[in-house]
This record gives sequence, structure tokens and C-alpha cells, in this order.
Amino acid sequence: MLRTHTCGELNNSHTGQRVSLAGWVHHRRDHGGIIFIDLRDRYGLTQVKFDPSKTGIWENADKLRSEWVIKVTGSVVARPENTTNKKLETGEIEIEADELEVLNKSKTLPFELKENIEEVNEAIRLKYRFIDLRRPELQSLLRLKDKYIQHIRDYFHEKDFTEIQTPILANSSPEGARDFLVPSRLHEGKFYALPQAPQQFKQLLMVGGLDKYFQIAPCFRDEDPRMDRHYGEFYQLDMEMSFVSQEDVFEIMEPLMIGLTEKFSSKKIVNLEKDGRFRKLPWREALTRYGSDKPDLRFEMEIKPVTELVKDCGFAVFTQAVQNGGVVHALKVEGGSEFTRKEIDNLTEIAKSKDAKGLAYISIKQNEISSPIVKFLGDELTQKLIKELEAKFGDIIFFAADEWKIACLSLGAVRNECANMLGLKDNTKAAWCWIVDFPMYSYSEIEHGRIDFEHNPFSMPQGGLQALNQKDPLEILAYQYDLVLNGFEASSGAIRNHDPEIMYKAFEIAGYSKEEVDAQFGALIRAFEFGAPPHGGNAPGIDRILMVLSDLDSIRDIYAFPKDGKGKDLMMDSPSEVTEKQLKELNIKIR
RNA sequence: GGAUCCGUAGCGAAAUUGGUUAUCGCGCCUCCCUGUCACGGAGGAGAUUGCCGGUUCGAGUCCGGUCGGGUCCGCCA
Repeated sequence: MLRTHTCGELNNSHTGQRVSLAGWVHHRRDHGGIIFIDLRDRYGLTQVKFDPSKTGIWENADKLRSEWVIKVTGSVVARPENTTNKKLETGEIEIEADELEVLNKSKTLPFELKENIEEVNEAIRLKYRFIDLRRPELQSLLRLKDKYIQHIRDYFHEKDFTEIQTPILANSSPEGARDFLVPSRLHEGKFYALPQAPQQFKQLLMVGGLDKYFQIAPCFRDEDPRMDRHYGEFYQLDMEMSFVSQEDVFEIMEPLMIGLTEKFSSKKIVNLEKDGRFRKLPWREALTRYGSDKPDLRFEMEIKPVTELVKDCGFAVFTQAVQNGGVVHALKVEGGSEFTRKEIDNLTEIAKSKDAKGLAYISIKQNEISSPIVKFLGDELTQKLIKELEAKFGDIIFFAADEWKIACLSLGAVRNECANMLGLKDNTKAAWCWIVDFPMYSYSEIEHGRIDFEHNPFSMPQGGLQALNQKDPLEILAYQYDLVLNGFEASSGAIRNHDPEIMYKAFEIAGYSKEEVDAQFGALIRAFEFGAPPHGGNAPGIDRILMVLSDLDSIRDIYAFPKDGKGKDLMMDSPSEVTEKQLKELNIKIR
């Protein structure tokens, strides 16, 4: 061993001991005679003293520079009175060094390891990630994540789940995100795909009788990144259970999420039902009342339909929307009359980004009502609306008039931004909820008039085969559920469709022939013909949940080696070109 | 694919309406200093202002293009 102790453990009780420490030169203070070195390792900082009168190694100590790696040996001595450092765990003592070994030198760092490092350009920190990782903040996040994953594993093992690794070289799947393709050398012209999720494998495990499965599963998707979405690869807590209902899945997941919240954040869990369970919000209700399928329930600010009130009013924007089968929804924002013209313009842009044509409002100021639409509505209706929304002086009411979904989503985006502006997103709170009863189908956004799966084609439709045969497809709900935390989608899951007959019918409604289903989901369908148990599960995005629980701005902070915003690894310089020989073996030509 | 913001020493920033030698802090190098802990003091090096072109007597500043980056929308369990 190069060291007898770490840089974080020595104190007054060790005085007189002869010790060896190894670490990085964190800071050097050269007083001409005496030289102090703050020696740093994962565990802390220890001050090392080189005194020219007491040692022959002073000359070498004089040459030390930041981030050199050294080993020092000497005795632990109590610091003289008034020179202790209360900010340091080891501040009562110092090492009086008599041996110094330089283990490695360091060039001058490309950026300083200082408190305000967040201000340093992220690209340069990513390129030198191995230096950034020396910061205690990043190290403690990685250790936090380790404990977090251990907690999850312990929880499922205790519940008698089995962790099973599923293949990384899998098949391209037609639904969902873009795949990462891996060319096959042994089979010319064929490709593996990295799994977007172990979805089909875990269902096949259920058919295989494994009963309770989980996995901290790597998932790969070639979609553009976001602050809360790491490019390319991320981890899901994938889990699946046999012979269960939706409620059984909830009962397994909720105590885990409560445990993670309590153990890995200081947030207070709010918005629980009286019996301590998570609130369940039907999808349609969530969209109507909060304008989102992942509503932030740390604050109320509810949206109300006012279609009936305004359908015959004098404002053509409202009446035409209603005549076209649409709705008019209203959002009261308490304190919103303070919004400036510029801020309202910005909110209008946000509404428009969700396909709204505009954003009407009634601002109730102290002595007047300020609104571009009151002259069309008339005083009487204006007062009715104000009463309906229970608006007071100081409030503002926003309106969306459009087809139902656009009205919901545009006001939902406005609701979200208003909460930001008014500081309503309280980071001391954790609001968990389930969104349930997702629709099985919706109209395709690409092909007009065509019916497509709204969410996941593997979900069991509520009402089973009978519903598929008899109901309007757009009315059919699925046993499908999302878990939401503070406005972030934390997980999604479903009770799966395990019956081949129902499966073919479900796909038929979405326009897939039996042959197409067999071609694309052959393994799964075949398996279901051999005694598949009813099963269901879900797959929380564990990185994102930890990010929200830890109040991190960026998901990159909890990856040791993250990709940048364009999907590049600046440190390894990937993706990169490969040799002609490699391409030839794989029968690939670059255009 | 679209919108928007940003590129000035190693890092972070400044530079009146376009004006002459591009400024400051940190870091780096040299020297001085025996109790500091963000040590202190003196001096020094370090920049084709991302790149290309244009307007102008004159461009870090204005215009066009391009490259790189951030965030958002689209997309995405």
C-alpha cells in the first residue's frame, strides 16, 4: 500500500503517529520558508507541512504543482493554536512531512477545479471529464447513484424478484424510437438493433414462467436529447410480473418510490390520497384539468372547460371553435394580472408552439379589466366567466379555443410556464401520481383519418376482445399507466395483451394484417400461443427520477461519462470513423 | 427538420454611437516572503476577437455566409 490512511480521516487522536498519505496536490501555499500542501483524495483534504529547518526534502516540495500525484510520509502533529481550520474535517492536525515521492506530474489544468465550475463551458469539461470527476460534487453524485441502485435491487430481491440480463444485440422494432443498428458480419445485409427497452424479452420471460423479473436495463434510442433525456443510452428499472392486475403493480411500485424519495431526497411527499396511496388520475381528466399527461401536481392551478358558457357568445374565435366540434378551456392564474405585455406575448408563443392559434385573456387589475376580448364577450358574460373561475383582483384568465387536445395541451404549456414565472414549483415537495386509462387508439398524426395506437401496442384493451369488436376504437381505453413525479414522466407501464386472438384484432384495428404482425412480432405472438400467463409491469427511468429527486438541472450530472447535446462523447471523440477493412467485412459502403 | 441564444488569452468576463497599443479577475512562469488554508508582495508571458467574405478611411463592434456550442419545439416510454 502506498498509504496508511486517507486524506479525510486523521484528527487529534492520531497525533504522534507516523503515516503515509497519497493523493493530488489540491493547493500549494509557499511562504518562502515553510510550504503547505493541501493533499486531496476521494475522502478529503489534509494539510501537509514542509519545514526547511526540519527536513531535507523542502527543495522538492518547492517544485510541486497543482494536481501532481504524490506520496508523503511524516508524523501527525496538532496544529499550533489559532491555526486550526474548522472548515476541514482534518483541520486540527497536519502532516509534518519527511519523505516525499512524486508519483506523477500534471500539466496545467484546462480549467480550474473551483466552486463556480458550473460557469465553465460544458464542452471543455466533458472533453476532460476525468478531471471534472475529481470534484467532490460529481463523485458524491455517482456514489449516491450507486446507493440508489442498490436500494432498488435490495427492494426487488426482498420481494422475490429475479434480476435477469436480456440481450443487448436484439432486433429492430418498428414501433417507437429510432433504433441503433449493428451490422451483422456473419449474415450479410442483416442487422441487429440495440434494444429500445427489453419489452419483448421481459414478456417472453413471463411466458417462460419466471413470474417476477426485474433488471437495471440499458436502453438505446437514437432520438434528440433534452435536459432530462440523455442521448443514446439510458437506464430503466425494467420490471414485469405474472398473474397481476394494474393495482398489483401499483402496490409494488409505490412503496419503492416513497422509499427512494425519503432516502435520496429531502422532499416532502405531497398530494397522497387519504390512505397514503398515490393519486390516480385518468388520462382524459389529466389533460382537461392540467393540460398534460404528466401534470405537475405540486401546485393546483386547474383548467376549467367553459364551452357551455361561451358557445353562443359574440366572440367568433370561441363560437367557431365550438361549431367545429372543439372546446373552450380557461385557466385562472392567481396574481397573473402583474404579467407584462412582453410576458403575455411570450406565453402566447408557448401556446402557439402547441398549435394554438392564439391566447385570449382577461386580466383583472385593481380598477379595470384589461382584455382584448371583453368588447366581443360583453360585460355580462365577462362577469359570468370571472365568477365561474372564481377569479379575484390580481388574477388573469387565459383561454384556449380549439379542438379538445390542442386546447388542453396549449393551456397546459401556459400553466407550466406561469408556475415557473410565479415560483410555484416548490422543490421541497415531491408530488407523485399515476395517470391511468390511456386511450388505446387515436387518429394518426401522420396519416389523416387513419387510426393508430396511442401509446403501446402491447397493452391489454379494457374490455378485451368484446370491446375491440363492439366499441368505437377511439373510445377504447387501455390498461396502461404512467407514473409522474413533479411534472416529469417517471415511468410507464401496462397490463399486457397476452392473448393472440386479442392481439391480432388490436393490430387489425390499427391497420396491420395478420401477416405483418407475424413478421414484426413473430416471437411474441408465437409464445402467446403456448400458454402465456396474464402479466404486466412497468419501467421507470431511474436516471430521470434521481435527477428530479436531487434537483439537478441536467441528466448528464449523474452519468460518469455523458454524451453532449449533439450525442458526441467529446472525451473519446465518438462517434468516429472506422477502417476500410472493418467496413468491408461488414459489407457496408459509405456514400 | 424548425425556432432561439451564444462564440474575445488556459478559464470566466469587459470593450460608449464603428476609432487608433483589445481591458480586468483567476490560472500559468520568475523573484521575494517560516503559520497559511481562495496566503501575501513585485514583475512577466500568453489573443490571427471561431472561420470566410463584404460595407467603411477605419470592424471585436455593422451586413452576408459558414463552422461549433447551449436551450426549446418536432421527435422520444
